[in-house]
Amino acid sequence: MVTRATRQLDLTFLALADPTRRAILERLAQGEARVTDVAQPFAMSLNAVSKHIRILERAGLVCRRRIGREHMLSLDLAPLARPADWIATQRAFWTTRLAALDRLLEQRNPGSGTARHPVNRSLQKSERSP
Amino acid sequence: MVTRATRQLDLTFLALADPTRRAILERLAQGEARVTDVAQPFAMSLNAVSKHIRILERAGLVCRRRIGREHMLSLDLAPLARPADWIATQRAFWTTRLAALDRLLEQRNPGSGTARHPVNRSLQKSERSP
DNA sequence: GTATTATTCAACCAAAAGGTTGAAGAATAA
DNA sequence: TTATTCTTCAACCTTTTGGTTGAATAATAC
Repeated sequence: MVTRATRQLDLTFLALADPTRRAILERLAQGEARVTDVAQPFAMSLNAVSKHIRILERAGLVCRRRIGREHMLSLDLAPLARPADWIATQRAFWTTRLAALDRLLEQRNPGSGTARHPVNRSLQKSERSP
Repeated sequence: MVTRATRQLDLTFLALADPTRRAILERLAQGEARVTDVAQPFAMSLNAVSKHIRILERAGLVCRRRIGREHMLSLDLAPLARPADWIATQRAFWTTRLAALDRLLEQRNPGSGTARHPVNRSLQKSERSP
């Protein structure tokens, strides 16, 4: 069963899995730009950037409007809602479960901080803002 | 400049860009499981699932603990913090900018709701970069 | 008109993803 | 010991990524 929603998640996550494409999105957050403008900062051919843009369009994150020979690109970050939801849901489930595990460990081994699940410790450690 | 943080974002987004791997994460949210258990629901070979697991491990989302011949897999969703942050930041910038644009349009064209954000790209032309 | 600019299309390449099968390793069961 | 179980390793295959170059297309500038 390969639903459309699933496919959309695939395409969006995949579109975000490349630094050039993320940089393009960040650039377009400042306003519309032509393909040439978007490609200018990158040390690669215009064609390569053009392909990245197509992948972003496929995910619905970038829209194109032709004005004469120029193609104006603009951002549509609405498709990010679903990946954001998926991540938030997973993290919510996970942290809930870890909290339950901690309660269980505390019950069996009261007052000792050392019995904390290692994964829980890693959570507390790496969820600080960089 | 290919920083470690950037590479980590790449690997995490890529790990999430496949329905099988997302299903594996959802399965592991219910608790530890062996490779065979994780592979059981999927209509593909055990080897294929094993490869998916390696990609999840590469992103740091899955940890492995060997007990004899069994490999117990567990979840670590801490690495999801950065992708979540990236998405949230982008969306925040974007919606802020759309709101500012709406204020501008309202100023120029008071009382008219017809030019609101998803459709107002034609008016963003004036914001072209040099 | 011709030349220049903006962009894609087409072909090619190397590397990675996503899958298969068959064998090997290592721990358990008989 | 021998057989079975759990898992990876090693090839191999096909498709997709991510990049290149060279041409084609289309609009603007001269």
